[in-house]
Amino acid sequence: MAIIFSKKCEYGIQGVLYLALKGIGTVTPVEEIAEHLQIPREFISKILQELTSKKIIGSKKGKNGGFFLAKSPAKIKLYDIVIAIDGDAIFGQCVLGFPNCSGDYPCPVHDNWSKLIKETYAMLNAQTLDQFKDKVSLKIQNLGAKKKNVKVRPAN
Amino acid sequence: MAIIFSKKCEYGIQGVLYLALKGIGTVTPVEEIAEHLQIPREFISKILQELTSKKIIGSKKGKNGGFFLAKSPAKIKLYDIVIAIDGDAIFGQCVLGFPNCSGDYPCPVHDNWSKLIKETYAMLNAQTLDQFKDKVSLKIQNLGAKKKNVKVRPAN
DNA sequence: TTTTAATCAGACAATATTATCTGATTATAA
DNA sequence: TTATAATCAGATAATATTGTCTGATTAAAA
Ligand code: SF4
Ligand code: SF4
Repeated sequence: MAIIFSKKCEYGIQGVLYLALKGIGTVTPVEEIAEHLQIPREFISKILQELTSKKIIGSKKGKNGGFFLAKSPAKIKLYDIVIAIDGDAIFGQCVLGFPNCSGDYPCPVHDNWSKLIKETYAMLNAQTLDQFKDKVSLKIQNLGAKKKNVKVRPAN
Repeated sequence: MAIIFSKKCEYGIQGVLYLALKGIGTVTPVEEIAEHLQIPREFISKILQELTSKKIIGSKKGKNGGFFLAKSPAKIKLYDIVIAIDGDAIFGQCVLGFPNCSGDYPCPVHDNWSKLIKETYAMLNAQTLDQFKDKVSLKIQNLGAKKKNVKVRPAN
C-alpha cells in the first residue's frame, strides 16, 4: 500500500524523474520508461498522458516519439506532480476523518498534524527535479531487474 | 479519500474515542456508536471486533452487551490503534515508491520525509486517549445529523 | 506511398478497499 | 424457559484503485 501518495502519483514522480535524468528535450518512448522502472507499461503510459495534458511534460507522437521534459528540471516542483495527480485533498482534511470539525477547538492531534502537513507542503514546494537528478540517478540505474525483490525503508 | 490512515483506521480511532468519552467500563452497543458517528453499523462493528481481539477494547455479548474501554484512556495510545488496523507500513516505506532504495545515498526528499515520519510516529506515541476527551467531546456531541454536510480543514 | 513505431482514447478486467447481509452464538431479563 | 438484544463469523456486494486490451491516430523512415 502506498503511504500518502497514490500509486499513480508515485509512478508519476518516478516517470518524470526518469525523464529528467535523460535531460530536457530528450524524447523517450514509454516502453523504455516502463521497462526500466518496472511499472506496467499501459499504466505509466496513461499517467504520463495525464501529465502531458497538464503541461508538466510533453509528448511526441508517431515513430521515434515518446515523452520528454517540457521545461527545465529546475522549474518542475514535486508539488506540481502531486497536485496534478492526487489533487490537494491531503492538505485540507482532518487526519482523524471527522468531516465537520472546524479545528476551532483543536484536538491534540490538530496542531501537530497541521504542522506536519505544512512541512510536507513546504518540502514538496521546495524540491525541484534538478535537485534530485544526481542522487536518484544511482537508484534508477540500479532498478532494472531487481525491483520486486528488495524492500528497504526510507526512515533513517 | 482518507489521507494517511485507511478509512477503517479513522473509524476505529473515532469509535474508540467515543468509548473513551463514555468512560472506562461503560458498555455501549455498536448501534449507538454507529448512529452517533454516522458510520455504517456493520462496518464499525467489524472494526471494533478487530480492536477487541487485539485487546485495545473489550466486548460483552448478549443482551445489554456492547463494547467498552478495557483500560484507562491514559494507557491507550493512538499508535496502538493505528498499528492494530493499518500496521506499521507507513513507517518503513519510500514515499516516492522506490521499492529497492536503501537511503544510503538519500535523495532530497529522504531526510525531510523521514523527519516527518519520525514526528508523526512520536505524535502517535505521545497522544493518549485521555488527552482527547475534552477537546473531542464537543465535536462528537455535534456530529449527529450533520455529518455529511460540512467539510472543514484541519490545517489552520 | 507504404510500413513501422509511437501516443492517445476509451473500454474492459483485476484487485483492494469499503460496506452489507445472513445467521449463529451468547447472555440478560421477562 | 423463552423472548430479546447484543456480539461475532463468514459470505457477499458495491465502489475505488490499479492494471490491461483494442484500435484509432500520428509521424518518421524505408
Ligand atoms: S481538531 Fe482534531 S478532529 Fe478536528 S479537524 Fe483538527 S485533527 Fe480533526
Ligand atoms: S532516498 Fe529517496 S528514493 Fe530512496 S528511499 Fe529515501 S525517499 Fe525513497
